[in-house]
Amino acid sequence: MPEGHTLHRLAGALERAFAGRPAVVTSPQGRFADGAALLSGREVEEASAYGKHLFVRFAGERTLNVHLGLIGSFDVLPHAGTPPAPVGAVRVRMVNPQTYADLRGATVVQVVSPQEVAATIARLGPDPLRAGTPGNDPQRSLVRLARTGRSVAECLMDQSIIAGVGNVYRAEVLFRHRIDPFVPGAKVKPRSWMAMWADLVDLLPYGVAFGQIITLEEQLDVARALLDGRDPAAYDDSWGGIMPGERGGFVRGGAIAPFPREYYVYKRDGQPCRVCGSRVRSAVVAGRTLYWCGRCQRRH
DNA sequence: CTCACATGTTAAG
DNA sequence: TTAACCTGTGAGC
Repeated sequence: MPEGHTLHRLAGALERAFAGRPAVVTSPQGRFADGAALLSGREVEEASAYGKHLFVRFAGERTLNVHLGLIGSFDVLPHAGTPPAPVGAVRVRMVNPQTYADLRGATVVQVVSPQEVAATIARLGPDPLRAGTPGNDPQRSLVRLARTGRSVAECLMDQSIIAGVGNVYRAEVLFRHRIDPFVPGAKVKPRSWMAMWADLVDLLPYGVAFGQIITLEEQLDVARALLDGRDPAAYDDSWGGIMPGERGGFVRGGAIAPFPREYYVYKRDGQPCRVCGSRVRSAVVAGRTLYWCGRCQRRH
């Protein structure tokens, strides 16, 4: 389930659970034993995310860099005294007196230096979840977009152009702006691209706050009401957000109000477009399935 | 139970 | 363009 919102949410959970104290780091599965030994016992200084990269900085200039890939997961859970025995292939386990975190299935798990962290970040385009901070000016993505013949759908998935967008947000944001996915980047109106950027800046924090991708306008209305005026970007679970691992649920005052996984076009091929009723289409583009409405998203 | 497939990326051909 | 990697899930038998 990892697009950028997942990693930023995870960084927040790790930060709240582990920062400022030492953590015991192990590799129950064994494949990260050396890396774990380099980190174990050190204080966790900070957890952060850039695009789909996660960085957990430990004392002594050693940072755990994780990329979940398509199927990775990093569960952050409370324990009462002793964490349970690992289930499945747990590549990395972090433990402190209250919390344990299990990493499985990630494609990148490595201990890196501050220079390597900087180099990884330098390869990424601006991240809508870091809008307004240095290095995250959307103008930088626009410059890249404006001089490529590759389709706008490909550009949205190119992490060096814009960081954190994945296959779901791509399809959904293109639909929300009625943009033809196959239009070359250079032919996209700058205003359209900036509008998509602004939309992602608005949408992604709801993904972070609720732990799921929310793009339907009616669901966003509910999400905003549940946040009751709070800024989703300031998410922290002290107000009753869901715990990582509770995938898709929203807990408040004991009630769970999960959002059904519904989208405008993602995974809806063959079904009628929610706006115009025309059949939603799909095609494999650069190895990923793209979904769009051929009528709503004609031209741009 | 088995099997395709998944919100990702890289490297080989 | 395709295969490979890593794990969980849900559809179908």
